[in-house]
Amino acid sequence: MTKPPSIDPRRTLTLRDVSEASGVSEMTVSRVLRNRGDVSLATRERVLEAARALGYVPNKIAGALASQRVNLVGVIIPSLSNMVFPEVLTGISDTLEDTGLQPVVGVTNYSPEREETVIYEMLSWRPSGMIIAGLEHTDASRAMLAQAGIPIVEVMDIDGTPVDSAVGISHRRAGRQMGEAIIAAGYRRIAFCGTMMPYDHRARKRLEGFEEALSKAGLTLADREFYSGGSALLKGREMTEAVLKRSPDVDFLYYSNDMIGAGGLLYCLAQGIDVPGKVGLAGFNGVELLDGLPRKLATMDACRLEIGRRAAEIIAGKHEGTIGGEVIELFPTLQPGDTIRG
Amino acid sequence: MTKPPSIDPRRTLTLRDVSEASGVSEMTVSRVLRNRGDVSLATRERVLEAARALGYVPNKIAGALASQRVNLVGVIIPSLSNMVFPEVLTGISDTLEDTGLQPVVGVTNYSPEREETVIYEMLSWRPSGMIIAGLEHTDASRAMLAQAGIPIVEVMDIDGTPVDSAVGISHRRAGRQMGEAIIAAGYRRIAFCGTMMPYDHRARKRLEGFEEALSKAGLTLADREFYSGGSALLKGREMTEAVLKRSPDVDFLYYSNDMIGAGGLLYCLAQGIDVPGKVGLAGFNGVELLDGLPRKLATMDACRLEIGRRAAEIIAGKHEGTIGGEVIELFPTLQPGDTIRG
DNA sequence: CCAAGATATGTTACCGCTAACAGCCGCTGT
DNA sequence: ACAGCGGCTGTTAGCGGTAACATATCTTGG
Repeated sequence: MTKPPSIDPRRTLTLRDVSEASGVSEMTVSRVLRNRGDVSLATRERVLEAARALGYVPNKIAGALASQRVNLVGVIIPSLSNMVFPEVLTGISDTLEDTGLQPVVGVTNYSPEREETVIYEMLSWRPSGMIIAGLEHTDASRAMLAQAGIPIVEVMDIDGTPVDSAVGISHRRAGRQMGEAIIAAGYRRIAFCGTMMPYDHRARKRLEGFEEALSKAGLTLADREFYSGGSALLKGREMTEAVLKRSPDVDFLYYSNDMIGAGGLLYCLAQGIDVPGKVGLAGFNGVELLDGLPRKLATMDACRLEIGRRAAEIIAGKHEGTIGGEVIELFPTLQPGDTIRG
Repeated sequence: MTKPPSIDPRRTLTLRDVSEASGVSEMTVSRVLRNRGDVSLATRERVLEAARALGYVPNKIAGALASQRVNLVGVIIPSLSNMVFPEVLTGISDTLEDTGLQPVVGVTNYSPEREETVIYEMLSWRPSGMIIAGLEHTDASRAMLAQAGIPIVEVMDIDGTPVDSAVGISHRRAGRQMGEAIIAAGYRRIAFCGTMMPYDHRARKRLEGFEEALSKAGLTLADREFYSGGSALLKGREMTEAVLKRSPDVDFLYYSNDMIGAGGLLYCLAQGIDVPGKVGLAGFNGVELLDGLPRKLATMDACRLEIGRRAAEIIAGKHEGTIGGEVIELFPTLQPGDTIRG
């Protein structure tokens, strides 16, 4: 690794190299490359030409340090395999596209400790803002976020107290609404199936709201089944089978998400169970996948794209009027599909 | 923005603040925080205490610039909604976990121009390495990667010439193998369904290999159907319906991925078509989703996790012996499932 | 024709941290 | 007693850019 800096042809290039190659100062090169300040057309072209010829790639590390500006937005989500989060990400990317800001993703695997680490790592890059899923974090996490001095947007959920801003839906209300719709449709022996329940706070809140609705109608959950890990579709099948075997009189299954709901639906169809006549089904999220199923599962759209967009707008400062600390509630719509009897 | 640096309580903290709070030099604080060099236990504790009390978060921008070391690995993939890529990512993250390296993801949406931009942006952060899906890039992209002076690993595919290293499978061979298996099973009127075909080079290569196998057996594709966008499951249904209506004598459908294959399978089952008796089906990837389907779709595992792992190992320098430029070929296994007649 | 502004470029001083080296202390062996 | 060494801490000089200001050079109007 002995490299005499003036000879090594593979040394990484700096502004100085471009500056020498084009016969202007480093500052002028910097200006050209950032389109900032006045530079004559002739110079600009000469510099660009030199930069291209050399294959110069600016060093953002140095640039960020000098300018005290980092065009990154940290985005922290629990998982990439849930479909839901990539969609929020899409909303974020789309909106950030024309702001010069770039999202950087961190994944926590639903672990609060892991989340704490990821937040710390992200903050150490001094991003311009942070978007983070959920309202539940360790005290240390909340403290770090609060101290960071940048806009923080907690997304997906608004049932709780955000550190700064929040964009999402009320999952408790969503659960309640679904519960009410199911009861109104005449179902009475209602069961719940969920995955990741200990850590998926939003699924937990939906269940809470759901049970509220039941209890207001004088009902309680007829059965429940939880599981974590594995293929969601398969788990949905298995949980459904388990519940229906154990409690044959169950007439409705509410799932914590569409994927396991789809598994349940496929199971019921394969068993020749009358859906929604004998058993009704509902999931949550409104994932695209459902469009391809033989029958449309009842679900509620979680406004994922919109959540991503709004969050990104807050970070990008498109709400200049406000001081921060705003809470934007979105309202999901119930899509009855073909699995709740009309 | 007039901030007298010594008064503003919300100014972001620096090493100096911790240094003053603990009564040692900045250098010593730096050493403590990085666990580098000898520091007495007493000092270490005092510093850590001060850092924690203040809520100090190191500035990696400055650290990276000073040390000329960036613990980031750029990972560039076409899409997050394909399932396949998140899994590669998982393999990468798992392996990188204990190396102090951190993956940073960029998404290209299958656009070569977008890819070029993403590569440029990533390189400007001077990462320690890059992992990038596919072997097909613009000339400018290849040049940038080659010049970067860091390990580059192109993943998923090995049918082509990598810039540096590559880890993947031969999609051409995979397609050929599947074709041979299908012919061996006695199918003769074989059709192909694909999405994203213009830009998914790997799907294209599989089709090429597939057609090779057919032509070696004196056959040609009986029909083909392409589509982009929308719900893959639904598209699978629709394409299958289109093909079977247009070419009722088709006895096998080869799909460019499992998701549309699953859609096709659900369609056939719903139509009461005898699978695999009248029509055989096969997809590609071996996605977890398939486990939950009523019947197991024939597929080939694309070794995604393993690809991620191996790529990360190369970047992490676990193959110290080599000079770089290694090509690791993995071999997918054909999983006949229940949709090819035995 | 010259002051005053506009335009184009250069100079200086950092940004917050770390590599490299320098210093200091106390202990060891002889 | 003292050279020699290892453990611990401090000092200095950047890393590669950019903000802010300084310095030409060119216009332009009165």
